[in-house]
Amino acid sequence: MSAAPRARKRATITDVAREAGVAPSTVSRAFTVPGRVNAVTRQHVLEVAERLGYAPNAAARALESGRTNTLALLVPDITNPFFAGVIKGAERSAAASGRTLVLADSQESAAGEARIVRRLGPAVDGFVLAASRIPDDDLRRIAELDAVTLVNRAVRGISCVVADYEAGTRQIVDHLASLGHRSLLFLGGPPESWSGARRWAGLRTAASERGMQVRRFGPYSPTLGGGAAAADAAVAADATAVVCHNDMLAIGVLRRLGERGVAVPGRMSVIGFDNVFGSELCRPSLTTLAERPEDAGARAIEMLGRQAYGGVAVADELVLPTQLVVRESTGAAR
Amino acid sequence: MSAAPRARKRATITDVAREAGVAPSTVSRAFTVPGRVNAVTRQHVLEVAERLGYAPNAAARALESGRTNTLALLVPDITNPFFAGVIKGAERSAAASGRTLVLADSQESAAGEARIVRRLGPAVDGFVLAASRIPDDDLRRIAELDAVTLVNRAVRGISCVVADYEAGTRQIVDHLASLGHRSLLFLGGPPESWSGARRWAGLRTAASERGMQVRRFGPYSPTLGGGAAAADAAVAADATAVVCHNDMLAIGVLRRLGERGVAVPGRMSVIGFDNVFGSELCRPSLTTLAERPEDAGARAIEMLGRQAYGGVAVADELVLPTQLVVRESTGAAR
DNA sequence: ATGAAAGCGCTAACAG
DNA sequence: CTGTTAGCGCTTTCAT
Repeated sequence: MSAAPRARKRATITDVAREAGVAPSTVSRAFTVPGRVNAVTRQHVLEVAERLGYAPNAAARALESGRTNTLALLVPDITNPFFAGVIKGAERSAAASGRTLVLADSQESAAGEARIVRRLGPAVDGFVLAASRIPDDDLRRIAELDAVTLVNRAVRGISCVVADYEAGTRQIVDHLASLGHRSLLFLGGPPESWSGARRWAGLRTAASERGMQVRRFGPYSPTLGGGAAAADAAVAADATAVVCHNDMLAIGVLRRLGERGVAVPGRMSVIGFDNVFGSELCRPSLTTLAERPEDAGARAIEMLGRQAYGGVAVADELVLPTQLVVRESTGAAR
Repeated sequence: MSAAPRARKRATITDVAREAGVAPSTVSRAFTVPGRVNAVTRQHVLEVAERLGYAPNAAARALESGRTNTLALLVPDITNPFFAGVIKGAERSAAASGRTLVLADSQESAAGEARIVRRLGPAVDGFVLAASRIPDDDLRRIAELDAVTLVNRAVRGISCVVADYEAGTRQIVDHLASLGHRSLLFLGGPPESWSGARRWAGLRTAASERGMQVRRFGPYSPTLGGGAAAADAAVAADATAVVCHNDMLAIGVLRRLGERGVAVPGRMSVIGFDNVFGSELCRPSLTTLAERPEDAGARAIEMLGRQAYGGVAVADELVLPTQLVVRESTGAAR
């Protein structure tokens, strides 16, 4: 019936010290600098600590050192399987180095993202910002105060992990060209999306090198639901090959095309980006440019850790290879 | 060229106080108990704080109050789309109440889970344990020290959010019976899985009520990869209807069956649990029992918050409805 | 309404 | 090798 159900008091370093008959600092050292304490004493301290169920209080440690041993990961949308992969990689990497990972969803909003960064700033040692929507200048300001690593976004002076869209889009264009396509239509996603811009830029360049026509429609919502409008527009434009901003949109397009009786790839070829779970499940299965979300997440955390803990100040850029996965949704031009 | 790239020093409450010409305690009050400080003073303090980019240091606050305003979510596997939904719901709910969410992946290991709980204990105000693998007794011990809410696991004395497997499995059995099936084969997942046990128990009960035969094979890995062995066993047993531990396994089964030329649902009907993204994409699309992962995550965080902050000590159990989604993978018995 | 001072748990000098 | 002391940023009595 107690009105204050707060957890039972946890054992502190002082409790352990008293119980073990040593000074608190000795307990502290037993945990953090084993070399500077008598082996026997240390053993005894550890046993007492174990018996009392002692675990160091991270907040207190953080207050002293200014380090929380915690890293934050911000994604625009947790639901998107691509970011789920990034999260997994980041979590694994953080856990491997004994760091805690805080996760936040900015809900595709630059303002929300900035708010979260501000709020979490003092509580974490750095941020991995995936597909950040924050403008370049604001990002630089943030990077002055906190360690930051970007994923699929590049800003001069800030570390980042990006997919090799240049090579990837070239692969896409080559693939379509080899199938006899003379033009392609890009169905774009959110205008603020850096990766969307890179994808489009890459396609333009590669296409122009091959004398292929390109057009761009959109923006469409990068979700299953966005596919209907995109597909209708593509049909109206009589496109023979469409490249979609991402797989979710592409799968939505495929679905709409199916409903409308448009043969894929017979009448129209469809390509996506991301190779999410589901792209190999849909019918026809989707040709797509695979990235490495887990790698990206893991490497970003590593780079961030080096910045936050390792004393390395250089802003390096890591380019991750992409891979074209050809499935059923692409075929010879009509 | 500096070897210590540590972030620029952040403004503290003392900085704000000095700059605003008031005492630190006044600044503190301006933020936490607005009523007890002069409106003009408060306004001034807030302006100065804003100008200095001040944000309260969560660690310091936590040290004083014993509360970190942080909640932890543990899942067995981030990659599983079901848990991705739980994560999303939890994140949204935590953010809505101004709480920080820490995410950890226990990698399907009870020991790993326990280790994480121990490590994070002092740093968070409570745990949401999704599909926990930790034994009942250990769970109770943890719940004595920390606020805990379980998802898809029930232990007397601990709050939980569970799916209504009793009704759900009855729906499954009714559906199969209405199609003329006289028996069903359950392809089981991990033996430690509580939800797996509930699913199997529900199927048994419902089937016996309807005079339907049930068998159980397994355990199989609850992943796409686990599907091959499971499918082969089902074929060898000449089953007419199989119910799989979850959708990932079911989709794997579907794929294997497709490779082996076994008609679905002509020769064999297949049912899954979870209704993950992908279950409507595969061919044939999958009949499955839908849960509400996002709801579960969100409600679990709410219940946990009530425990950790609200002074409510009762261990309540929330049962979330399930819904049978009938698609192409089930049909009349041969 | 506001200031001064103590203390949360821990680590890091500094002594001894 | 180990104990003592101070202080991290903040909240919270207790005065004023």
